[in-house]
Order: sequence, then C-alpha cells, then structure tokens
Amino acid sequence: MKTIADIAKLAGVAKSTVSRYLNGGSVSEQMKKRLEAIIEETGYTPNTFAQSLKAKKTNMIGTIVPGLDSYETSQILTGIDNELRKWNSHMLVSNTNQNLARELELIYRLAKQKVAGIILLATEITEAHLQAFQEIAIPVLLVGQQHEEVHSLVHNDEEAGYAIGKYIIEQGHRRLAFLGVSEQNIAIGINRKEGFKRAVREANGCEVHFFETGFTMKEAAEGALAVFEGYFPSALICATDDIAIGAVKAAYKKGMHVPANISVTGFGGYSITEMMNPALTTVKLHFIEAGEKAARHIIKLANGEDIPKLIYSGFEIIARESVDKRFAPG
Amino acid sequence: MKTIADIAKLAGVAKSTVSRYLNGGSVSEQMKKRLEAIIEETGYTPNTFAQSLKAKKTNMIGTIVPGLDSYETSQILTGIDNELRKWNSHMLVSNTNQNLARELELIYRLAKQKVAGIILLATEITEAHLQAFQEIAIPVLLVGQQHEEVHSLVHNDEEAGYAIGKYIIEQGHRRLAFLGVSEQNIAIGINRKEGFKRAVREANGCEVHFFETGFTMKEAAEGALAVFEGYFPSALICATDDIAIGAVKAAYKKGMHVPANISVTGFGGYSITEMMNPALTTVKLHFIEAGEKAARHIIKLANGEDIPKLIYSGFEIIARESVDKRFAPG
DNA sequence: CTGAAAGCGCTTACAG
DNA sequence: CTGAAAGCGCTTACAG
Repeated sequence: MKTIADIAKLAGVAKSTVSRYLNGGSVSEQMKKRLEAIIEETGYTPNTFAQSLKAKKTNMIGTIVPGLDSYETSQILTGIDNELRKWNSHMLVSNTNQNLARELELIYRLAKQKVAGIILLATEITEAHLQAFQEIAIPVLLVGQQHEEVHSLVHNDEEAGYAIGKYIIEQGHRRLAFLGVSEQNIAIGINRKEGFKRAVREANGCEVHFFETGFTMKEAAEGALAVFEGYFPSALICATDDIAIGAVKAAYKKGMHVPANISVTGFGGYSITEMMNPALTTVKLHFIEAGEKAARHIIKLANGEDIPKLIYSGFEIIARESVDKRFAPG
Repeated sequence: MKTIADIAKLAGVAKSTVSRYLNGGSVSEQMKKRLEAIIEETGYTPNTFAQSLKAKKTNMIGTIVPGLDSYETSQILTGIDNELRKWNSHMLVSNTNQNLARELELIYRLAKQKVAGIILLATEITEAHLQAFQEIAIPVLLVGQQHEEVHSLVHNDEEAGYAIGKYIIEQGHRRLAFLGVSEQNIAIGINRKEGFKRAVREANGCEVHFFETGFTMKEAAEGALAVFEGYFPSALICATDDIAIGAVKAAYKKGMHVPANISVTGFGGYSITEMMNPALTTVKLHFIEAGEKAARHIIKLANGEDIPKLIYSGFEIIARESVDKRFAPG
C-alpha cells in the first residue's frame, strides 16, 4: 500500500503538496499533471482512517431501520444505496428490531463513528430523540414520519389516503370499512385515515366504520374478522398491504369471495400484491425513489447546504382485481 | 470528547498505561480499579479512527448482497446484525444489484475500508473472485453458495430437496413436475434438484418431468404455464417460494385449483407463504440462524481462529394446505 | 508493572 | 505555488 509520502517522494515534492492536490487546493498546472500521472500509475488511494482522524468525519451515511424484513425498508435502503454510490459514499445499516432504546443507542453510536449524516426510518420521535439530535450535531433526516423540528421525507400519506378513498367511492362503494393502525403512528395511523375521511366527506351517503389492528398479517387477519362481525361493508380499505393480505385471508376463511362479496384495497404497493389471488388494488408508494431522494438530501445536509424541512415522495393508485364496480344504491 | 491523554492525566499515569488497560495488557489491580472508575465517569470511548490507523483493521464486517429486496437476504442480514451487535461489531451492507462487476469492485473497496471480514451472499464464484480473495488477504465467508477454496455456509439444499421430495411422495403423489432454475446456480439449480431426484429414485413408479424458469414470480408464472402444456402432474415442486407463488397464480389463471387439481410446494419458508390461499407447503430454511452463524464464524476467522471449510444451516418441512393426499395408483 | 518516544497516514496553519 | 512542522488519538516496542 502506497502512502502519501510515497507519492510525494516519487514526485519529488512535499506531502503537503500532494495533499493539496488531492483536496483541490492550489497547485500549479504542471504539478497537477505530474501528480495525476503518478497517482494513476501507482493506484494510490488515501487512507480513510488517517483522513477521518484529522477531518473528524467520514463519508459514511448511517441508516437506522426498525427491521430489515419489510418490503418498504428493503426498497428504501435499495434507493439510498443506489444514490450514495454515486456520491462515493457508503451506507452503514443498523437495525433496531423495533427497540426504541436501541434506536437511541444507535444514534449515539453512529455519531461516534463520525458518520456524515443519519437517515432514520423512524416509527416515533420522542423527547429523547430530539435531545440526541441536538447532542450529536450531525445532520439527521427522518423518512416515513415527520417532525416539525427535524428534516423529514414522507410519502404524502394524506393525499394518498384521499386518492384511494376517492377511487373506491368512484367504483360505487358506499358501505365502507377502514382497517387502520394506532394513532401513535402519525403517517399511517392518522394521515392515511384522515385523507380517506376527506374523500368520504366529499361524497354522498357513505356509511363508514373504523377499525384498528396491528402491523402483522396475522394481527390483521384477526382484526378483519372483527370487522366482519355485525357489519357488512362492500369495501374494506386497509392502511397497509400486509393488513390487506391478512384481511383477504380472513375473508376467505369466512367463506367470502374477494371482490364478489367484498372489495379490499391495500396501501404500499408491495410486489407480492400483484401475485395474490385476486391481485390487490393498492396505493403504490415510490419507495426506491424515496430512498434516492433521502440520500440526495442527507448529502446536501452533510455538505452544509440548506434543504426544505419537509419533503414529499410520490404515489399512484394501482387498480387491479380486488375491487368490484358497484352501482351506488339510490 | 475525551481522549486517552485526558484519561491518563486524570489518572496521573502515562497514555500507554491507559492503552494497556483498554487492550487487556498487564496493569496492576489497583490501577485497573482507578482507570475503570475514571473511564466510567467520563464516559470515555476510544476514537476508532485512531485505533484503526494503527491497528490497520476495524471492527466492521462487510456484507455484500445481490439485492436488498428478497426475504432471504433480509432475514440473513437480520441474523448477522443480531449477532454482530453482541461482539460490538458493525455491519457494513453493500448491494450489488446483481451486478457481478460491481461485486468485485465492492470486495476491493471493503478491503480498503479495512473491514475485519467479508460475508458474501454470492450467486456465483468466478476466477476473478478467487483472485480478489487472495489479494485482499481478509477473511471471506460465502453464504448460500459453496466453493471448495473458500469458507462457506450453506443451507443443506440437497437434504432439503430430498426431504420435500420424500414428503410429496409420502402423500401419494407419483406424477411429478419439478420447476427449478438454471444449473449455473449450484445451490438452488443443482443441489435442490439432486436431492429431490434422490427421493424419486428411492420411490416406486414415479413419473417426473423437469422444467426451468427464472427467479421472479413473473417468470415463474410463465414457466408454470409451460409445465401445464401437455403434462398434468398431480404435484409441482418448486425450487423457491417465489417460483411457487408464480405457479399458484398461473394455476388459477388456467382455472385449476390448488390443491384439488394440483399440489404445489415451495422452498424457503417466506412469511408470505403462510398467508396465501391456500397456505403453501414449503421447506423452511432457517435464515436468521444462518445469518447468526455466519456472523459468529466470520468473527472467528477475523480473530485468526480456524473453522470448518463448510458449514450447514438447518431446515424443516412446513406442511400446510397446498398439498393434497393422494392414494397412489397401483 | 509503568513510562517516554516513535510512528500510523493524513491535514492544516504558517512561512517563504 | 510550495515546504517544514505540528498534530489528530491511538498503539507498540523498548527501557527501566
């Protein structure tokens, strides 16, 4: 392994000159050519530890995720990694396994590793988080959740909820059920629901009941069973694709056919939804693009540039087979 | 931020003594107590860059994956991360996006980052790989594929293929089809199929046809359609869960019911298989445990310990609804 | 068991 | 534009 001293010796100059060349400092044209050739020839690359020791900063971006095993997370990470590569930066992934204490610990730990920035796929932002962000003094970007005091990138959940609500109403459905999650989760528990409500308010003669369940397909299957007791919606709007998958499973268990007896919609656009029987109508969130956007923005923050506090990522309705057209009664 | 010099001053000793304490060198009991207290109190933690600069090695383990968006990869990464945490080590994830050239590039790049070891979720090992491993002189562990010259951890694909074959035959099926992938993939394309073949050989009067398709659900759906042309197996054994999902989809498109008209099995144990209609009978591979095992072994290698060249990870048959019992003809 | 000194490979004022 | 020197925070022989 060559060091900067080797290059300097080969070029017959001081190390500082080589360093200046490497970092875009003032070096004569002639010297530039000479150094460029030597570096090219020797395949020299600076030792990142020595750099980091002085500069007290790395070119790594830390990402903290609640779990590695969801479609959403995988896609977002793919996007982040895609983009970071272009910037010659690396992604350091840490998994909290849904453990809030561990999340805080990781924030401090990444700070210690001197990452240039942190992308946090957060579920909830507590006071302790805010304090941590202050202390570490490293740029942080929230993805999927928003907080007024922190840079955030979110899917436009409210708009998306509105869009799917509007779609289902346009198909003629009027007896609706919404199967969501706890309001502790702002993006999914509140915003998606609120958007849906807005669509309902704009329509005429809708009856709608709201239900709550967990995030796993299993919990959702049970949650859906509860929906079907006593109330018979013609359409069930689910707050995530996993919930919709559980709901479809529950419907079949009850002997109901989708969409003949009940229409079901998801939220997310997981690839599996296309392969279900029937294929699921859902709101596709652009996860990969969101990850790429997040990467671009955290790099800007790391470079001291300014970015908007709140950034939106796109979505689209994917109409497939799980929703029937109804002719609205009266 | 405290440095080792601060601690030394507070303790009234030389930096070397503190360093020795930190690294388990010989220090008097009394001194140990004193330093322990001071370090505890100040919350001092060594600067990893300075350590790495000297030691020329980090506590990071690099992982190279072909994509972030498969269930298998997510689970394995979860296992690796779980275990690494216990060793106070970090996981650096790099995604090749199925690009072989990029895979090689990443191996060198991780070496430059001085990772303590590399876990490679490989698809194929070429001469260029072997050469790279030599050059970087960093321990490498293959996961999911094996190569005689490299430490490898694999699912016992042959045994698992045998087990699912045996299971399906025990259920009375004799007209079989196997929907696999290219033999370029040794673990999935060859070993699973060979295990299955062994089960068939041991049984009586089986008719079996072999087919090949791609890894995506979409390709598999097309591949399955090809199976159904002209041959009518009572059971279709698929080399992965994704292939089975595609096959089920294709069967429904053809108006066939699973398992009434055709039994289908998967391979992998993806969580979604439980939620399908019908729930898929499959071979569950213990991905998380495999990841944990991989992490333990790469750490051993990084510490210069010896480990077996080839390590196996477990599996189990999960019997669910997609396979019917048949009474074997004659 | 403990300490002084050199060195890991860079960067960064400061002179010239 | 260029160079000599100090320093980033550690570790590691070498003495004592």
